[in-house]
Amino acid sequence: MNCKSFEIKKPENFDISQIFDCGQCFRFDRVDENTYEGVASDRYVKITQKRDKLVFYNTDEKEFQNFWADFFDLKTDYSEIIKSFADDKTLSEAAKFAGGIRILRQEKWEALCSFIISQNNNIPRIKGIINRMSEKYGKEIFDDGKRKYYSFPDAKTLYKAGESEIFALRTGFRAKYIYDAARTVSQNPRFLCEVSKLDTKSASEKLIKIKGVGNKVAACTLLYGFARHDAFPVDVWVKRILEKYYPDGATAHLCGENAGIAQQYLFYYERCKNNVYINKLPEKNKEK
DNA sequence: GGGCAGGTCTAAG
DNA sequence: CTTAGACCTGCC
Repeated sequence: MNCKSFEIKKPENFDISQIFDCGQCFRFDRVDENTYEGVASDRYVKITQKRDKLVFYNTDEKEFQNFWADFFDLKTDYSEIIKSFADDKTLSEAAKFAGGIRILRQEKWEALCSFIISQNNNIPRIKGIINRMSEKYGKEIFDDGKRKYYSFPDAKTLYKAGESEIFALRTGFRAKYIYDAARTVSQNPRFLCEVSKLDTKSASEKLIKIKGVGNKVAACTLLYGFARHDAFPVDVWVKRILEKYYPDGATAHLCGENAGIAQQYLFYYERCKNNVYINKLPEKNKEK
């Protein structure tokens, strides 16, 4: 690999494994304990977290400032947000545990499409589908000598490919949903831009008009694709958390401007307690 | 082998 | 408005 790299002092509230093990992103893989690699937009990066610094490989200062700093949401002060949760005991404890999470600023279309794929599905298969989809319909953007990396395909390409081709990627019953989303977005190139101008509730209602998009997928799309930190995805885990820790109803934080961040803390906290990890190290490291 | 996976649609009360 | 079933597939 070429040796272009850039490093920064490790930001507060930044933990690479929490960021990629909280289920918000399907395009990064763990290559060792503190290193992840993957693709965002049309860029490949590999990141190693050390004790007090972060090293970004295959990028330089200019691209870091113009792209990755924003992708990792480095301009948001998460410690202020965590402080604001102080009056909620469960949430504060979760934040103590998961406070290294940052809400990635992913591409809008990619987030929409990915979370449609995620419904009633498991992480390894979601990643497999997205990989096949990108290899076939995305652009090759990087080759490290071992493997080629592809961008996420745009909506128009998938729409042109057609529903049966989307099904052929082994997307199952989601093929028609992905196709409807691709049709909606490519027939109106301003669709996602229009969504971004609406308040979160109206934006959600607009997204839900797409077949296969319900409350959960819409909220994930808005949280991860539109940086709507007030979007609050409710899945089976969050439902359980709400019943267990908030039997008398959610606190204001879970409806407020940072509800989505609160959700991520609670989600990660509860899943770790139940020993559910997303990005396991490759098998070979254990066997030999 | 069968249950289950960060849901949503559809059909029926 | 609420609630079962069904749904592709392939991991665990």
